[in-house]
Amino acid sequence: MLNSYETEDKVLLAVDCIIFGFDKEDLKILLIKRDFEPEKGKLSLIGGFLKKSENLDDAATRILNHLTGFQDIYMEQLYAFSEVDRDPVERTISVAYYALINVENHSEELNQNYDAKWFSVDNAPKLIFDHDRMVRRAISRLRYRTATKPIGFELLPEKFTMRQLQKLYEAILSKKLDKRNFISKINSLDVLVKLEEKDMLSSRKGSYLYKFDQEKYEEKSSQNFSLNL
Amino acid sequence: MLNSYETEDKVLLAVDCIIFGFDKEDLKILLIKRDFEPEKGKLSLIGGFLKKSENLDDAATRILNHLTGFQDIYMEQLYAFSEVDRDPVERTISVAYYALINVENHSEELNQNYDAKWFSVDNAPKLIFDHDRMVRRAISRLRYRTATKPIGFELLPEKFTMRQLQKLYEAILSKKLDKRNFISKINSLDVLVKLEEKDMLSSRKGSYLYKFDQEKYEEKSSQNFSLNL
DNA sequence: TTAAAAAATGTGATTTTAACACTTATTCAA
DNA sequence: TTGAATAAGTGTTAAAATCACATTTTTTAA
Repeated sequence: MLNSYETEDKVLLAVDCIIFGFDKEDLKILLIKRDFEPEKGKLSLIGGFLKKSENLDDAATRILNHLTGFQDIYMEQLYAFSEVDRDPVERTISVAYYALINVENHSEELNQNYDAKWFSVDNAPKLIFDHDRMVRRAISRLRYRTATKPIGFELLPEKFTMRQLQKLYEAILSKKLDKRNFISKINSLDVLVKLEEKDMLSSRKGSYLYKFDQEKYEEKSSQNFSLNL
Repeated sequence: MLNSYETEDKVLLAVDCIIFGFDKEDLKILLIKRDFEPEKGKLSLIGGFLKKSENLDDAATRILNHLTGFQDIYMEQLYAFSEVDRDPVERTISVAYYALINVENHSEELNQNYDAKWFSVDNAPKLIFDHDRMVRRAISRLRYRTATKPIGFELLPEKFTMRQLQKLYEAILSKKLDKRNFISKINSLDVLVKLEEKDMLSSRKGSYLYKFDQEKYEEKSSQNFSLNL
């Protein structure tokens, strides 16, 4: 180990955010059209640079808020991407974060100064630099997370139907799930509250709305439960 | 997003390595006595700084090799630690890596220029900075890895007994496992080859040695299997 | 009134997991 | 040479979890 810090290289540290949303049908990511060179006009994750006065979590929160207006968002550090030539302008290491938000609650507050749009994960366009790799890794982490945390809480509106929850999990896992088995597995987690209220939009019969029980959710969440769908 | 790189802060990017070893009984980590200020004389992970000309994986490999002499080692990026005051000297972000090596094969080649010693994970001493957090996170990742990759390959000598493999998993997971159930679960993975040869050191009767089948190991490894012990 | 659409609901077969104890092979010592 | 000691090796069974699967219900719009 070298014992002098002075002689060491310093680098730019970027933070890029994979922002997942769910619109009752598809899993989406929020992308912006890059408005400066290089790769101006191409699509990219939202990102920014770490300041000396903040840690990475704070930087990710700040960047997300600045470009979208979103606040109080679930974020998790994903991975540090560091290929030497990943950014053609300057040696930059990027620490990727992913965020989970619910599209409906946040679509009005989306900061229109930046040309951000939702894209379906399944047919997302090509992104700049190594951002595609970041997205792929984020999806894979998100799949893993479904088994350890009640992710739906972050991606769904406050009240939702069982079918919506199931569609969310199907979108994340890219596979069809059995309705009855899904319901019983979810119920066995014991984090949902069934409401009296029905959602009449989806069918003639209407379907019961559910919400997460905050307290139970947090309890389960900290215990790192295991959910196999 | 700002469109000029020049005005952004640059930082030192450290790489710290949690080096796991297994000596047939305990899970260990390799620590060094830090030979410069601050915290001189205290124990720390081995570490170094990223150079502009290399990516993080390469830096981790270089640092591991430089301080220990080890080569061809399994390493995996863990997490970026970035608290503003984590290093009192200079704003430094550290990307932690963990490595798996087998103590026997590598104990002679251990570079004696650096005062590196093995410590049992269970009663490890207090480390400098946030290195304890790093170790805790590494253990947790390692536990998760046992369910997705045949980790033993990296930590055990070429030939080993079933009991040694079981002890390794017990050490990683911090729990006793049932002998018979363990064997049948491991066998169902179909990555081991039973040899004619016996290890006569551990008992009067002697126990059969096994080795990993490299080809099957790699096949399984890429498929991300699931092993519940 | 009835046709249509999605919601709600339970069971049984199969697979996986978990708990459990005795016999075998060998060496060392009496 | 005999037997005491040591760890290795080996199957079964009960319980739990998982998976596959089809019919009835409720409502509205035609």
